Amino acid sequence: MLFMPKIVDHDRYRKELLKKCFDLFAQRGYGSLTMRQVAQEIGVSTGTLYHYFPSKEALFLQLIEEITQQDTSISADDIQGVETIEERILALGQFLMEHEDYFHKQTLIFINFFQQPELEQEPIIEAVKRSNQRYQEAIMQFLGIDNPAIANHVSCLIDGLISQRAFDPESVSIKGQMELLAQMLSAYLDNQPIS
Amino acid sequence: MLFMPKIVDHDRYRKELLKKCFDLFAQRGYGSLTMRQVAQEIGVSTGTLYHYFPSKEALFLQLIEEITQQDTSISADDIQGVETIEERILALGQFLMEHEDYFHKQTLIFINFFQQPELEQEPIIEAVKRSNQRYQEAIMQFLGIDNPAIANHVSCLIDGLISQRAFDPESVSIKGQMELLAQMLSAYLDNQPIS
Amino acid sequence: MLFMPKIVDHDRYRKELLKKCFDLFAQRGYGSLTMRQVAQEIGVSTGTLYHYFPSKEALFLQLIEEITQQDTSISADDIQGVETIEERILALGQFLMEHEDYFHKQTLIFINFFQQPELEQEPIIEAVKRSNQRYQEAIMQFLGIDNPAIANHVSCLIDGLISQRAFDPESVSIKGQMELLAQMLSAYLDNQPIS
Amino acid sequence: MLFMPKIVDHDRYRKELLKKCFDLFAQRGYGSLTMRQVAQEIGVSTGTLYHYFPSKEALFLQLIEEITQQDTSISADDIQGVETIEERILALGQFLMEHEDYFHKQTLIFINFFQQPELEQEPIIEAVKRSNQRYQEAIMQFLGIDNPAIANHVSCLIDGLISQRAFDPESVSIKGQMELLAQMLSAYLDNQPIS
DNA sequence: AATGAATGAGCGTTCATTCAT
DNA sequence: TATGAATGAACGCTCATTCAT
Repeated sequence: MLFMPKIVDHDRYRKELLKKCFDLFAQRGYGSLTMRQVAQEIGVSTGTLYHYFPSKEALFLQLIEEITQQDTSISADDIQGVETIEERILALGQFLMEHEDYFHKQTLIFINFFQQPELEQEPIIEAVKRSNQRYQEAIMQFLGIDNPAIANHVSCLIDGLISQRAFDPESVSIKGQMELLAQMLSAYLDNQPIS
Repeated sequence: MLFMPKIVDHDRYRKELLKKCFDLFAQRGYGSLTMRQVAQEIGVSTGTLYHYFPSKEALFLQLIEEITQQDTSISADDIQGVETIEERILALGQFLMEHEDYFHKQTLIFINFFQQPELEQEPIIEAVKRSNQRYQEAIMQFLGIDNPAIANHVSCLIDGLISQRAFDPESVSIKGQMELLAQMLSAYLDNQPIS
Repeated sequence: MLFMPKIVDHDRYRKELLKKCFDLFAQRGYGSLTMRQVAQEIGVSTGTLYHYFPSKEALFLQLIEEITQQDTSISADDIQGVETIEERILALGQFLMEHEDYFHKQTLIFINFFQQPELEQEPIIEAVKRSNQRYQEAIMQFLGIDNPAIANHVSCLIDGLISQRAFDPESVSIKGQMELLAQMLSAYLDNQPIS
Repeated sequence: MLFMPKIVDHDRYRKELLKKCFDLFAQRGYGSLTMRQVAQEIGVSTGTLYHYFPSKEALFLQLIEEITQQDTSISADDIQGVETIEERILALGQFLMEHEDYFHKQTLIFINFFQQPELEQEPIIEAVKRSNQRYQEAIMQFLGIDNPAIANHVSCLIDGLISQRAFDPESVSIKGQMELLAQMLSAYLDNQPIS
C-alpha cells in the first residue's frame, strides 16, 4: 500500500492520546484546562499535541465524538443465568458500580460540552443525543421492557444516582437503590391489568 | 442609624450582583467565563465588580454560598387540597416544572464547583452537602415519607430528570414520570407488609 | 477681605498634606506609590487628595518644589563657640547626624524625580539644581572656605556618606569621617603657600 | 554532551537579556517600568520575557544578583607605571571617568532595590552589602592603604561625586576632585607621626 | 469641602498557537 | 515526527481619576 502508509498508526496514536485526555477534561473542564497541562499530563510536547489536533476545540470535539462512539454495553459475561427482571436489575446495578467512574466522567464531559456556546456544537450535538438514546434502548433491551416511560424512569434514576454520588458517594447506595427499584417495578407490573 | 451606615446598601447591592451572575456561571462555567464578560453582562465596569468581590474565585464562592442559603421550598399555595401521596407527587412534579430552569442551573454550578480543584472548596463544600440534604429532607417531609431509601429514590429520579432534560427536553416528560412514580410507589407501598 | 477668603487656609492645608507625603515618596518611590496609599497614609479620602492636587504628577512636583524651597540650614544654636575650621567641621557632622534621615529622604526623592522622564521636569529641574548649589554655598560659608574645589570635596563627601549609610549604617560613621576630614583639611591648608 | 544539553544556551540568553535590562531599570526605576516596556526595549515579546523570568520581581532580583557578581575592577592596563599614591589616585579618577555611567546606573538600581519593601530582599540584601564592601577593599588595595577610615573617605567621596554629577555633570569634575584628594592625602600622610 | 463608589485604560501574567530546528 | 522557544491577544486585577452625593 504505497499511498496509505502510516495513516493507521497516526490515527491509532491519535485515539490513544484522546483516551488519555478523557480524565483530564472530566476533572478540570474545558475552560479550566490548558493545552500545556494536557500535553504534560499525557506525556507529549505541545508541538506534538498540535501535530495530532489542530486546536483545543478540535481536541475536545474529537474526544466527545470518540465517547459517543464507544459502546460500553453490558457484556455477555454479566448476564450469566439472569432471568427474572429483579435479577436483571441487580445485574444492571453491578454493571453500574463497575463503571461508575467512567459514567460519571462521561456525564461531566457532556455537561461541559453544552456549556461552551462558542464551540461548533452542531455537528456533534446529534451524536450526543443519539448516544444517550442508545443507552436507554440498551437498558430497555437488557431489562426486557418495552414501555418507554419505564425505560425513562430507570435511566433517569441511574443518571441521578451517578450524579448524586458524585457530590457525596455516601449519600446513596447503588445496590440499595437497585433493590428498591426491583421491588417497586415488580409491584407495579404485577398490579397492571393484562393488556 | 449612626452605626452600620451604608453596609446594608453595599451588601444588598453585592447580593443583587450575585443574583445576576447566577445564569452566567451556569451557562458558561467558571473556567470559561471572564470577569470582563461578567461585568458587561451584569452592567457594571470591571472596576466596580472588583469593588464588590475581591477576586473571581471569591465571586464564585460567594455565589455558591448564596445558593446554598436560598430556600426554594414548596410554598403553601402549592399544597392546596393535596392529600394522598399520588396527589403530592403530582404537586411535586408541578413544582419541579415551575423551577426546572433554576434547578438545572444550580446543578450545573455545583458540578462546576467540584471540578475546580484549585478553588478553596473546603469552607463551602459542607454547605453544599448540607444544602443537598435539606432538599432531600424537604421532599421526604412533603411526601410524608420516612423511608430514606424511597426518599433517595425520589430525589435521584428528580436529579436524573433534570439533567436528562437539560440535554434534550423532549427525551422525557416531568409530568409523565411523576405519574408513573405515583403509581409505582402506590403499588409498592400497598404490597408492603403492615409494619 | 471679601475676595481672598480661605485661600490661605486652603494653601496651608495643602502644604500640611505635602509634608505628610514626604516620607511616603521617599520610602516607596513615585512609580510604586499609589494615590490610594497616599490618601490612606495621610488620612484623607482620594477625593480630598484630588481636591488639593489635580494629579499624582502635580502632587509629586509640588512636593519637590516645596523641598527645594525649604531652608534646612544650620541654626545659630549650632554655632555656639565654634571658631576653628576643625570645630566647624565637627559641628557640621553633628548637624548632619541630626538631620541624616531628612537628607537621605530628600536625596531619594530627587533621584526618583530624575528617573521619571514622562514628568514635566523642566519647570522644576532648575530649582533642584539651585537648591543643590545653595547647600554647597551654605557649607562654604559656614566653614569659611572660598575655594570651590574644597567646597565640592566636602559636599561630595557628605553626599557619599549619606548614601553609603543608607545601604548600611554600620559601614561608616559620620563622626569618624568628619574628624578625618578636619585633619586632612588642616594638613592640606597648612601646606598651602600663602596666597 | 548528553547531560546538560541546552541549559547553557538558555542561561546564556537569560544573562544577555538581563544585561539589556540594566539601563532600563536604572533609567526608569522598578515601579515605573512595565514588563511591556522591558520586552519592547530588549526586543522580545512579553511571552518570551516570561519564558526566561517567572515574574517582574524575579527579573529585578536576578538583575541585582548579576550586578553584585560582576567584577568591574581596575584592569592591569590601567596601572602601567603607577607608583606613588598621587599617581594611583589619578589613575583611579581615570578609571571612574571611564565607568561613570555604569557606576551611576548601578547606584540607581541599588537605591531602587532598597525602596521596594514588598520585594523579597533578604536573600539578596547581603550580596549587595558584600558587593559594596568588595569595592571598598578593591580601592584600599589599589591605593595601597590599610587605614579603613581613609578607605571610607575615598569611597564616600567617589559615591558623592557620582551622585552629584548625576544631577548636574557640570557641578563638579572628577579629575579636579581626584587631584585635590591626592594633595590632601599627601599632606595628611606626611603630617602623621611615624607609627 | 469631603467622601468613596464608579470607571476603563493599563498592568503583570497566561494562554492557545506557530514555527525553526 | 517531535520539540519547546517564541508570539501577542486576552486574562485577572489595579490604578489614576471622576463625580454624584
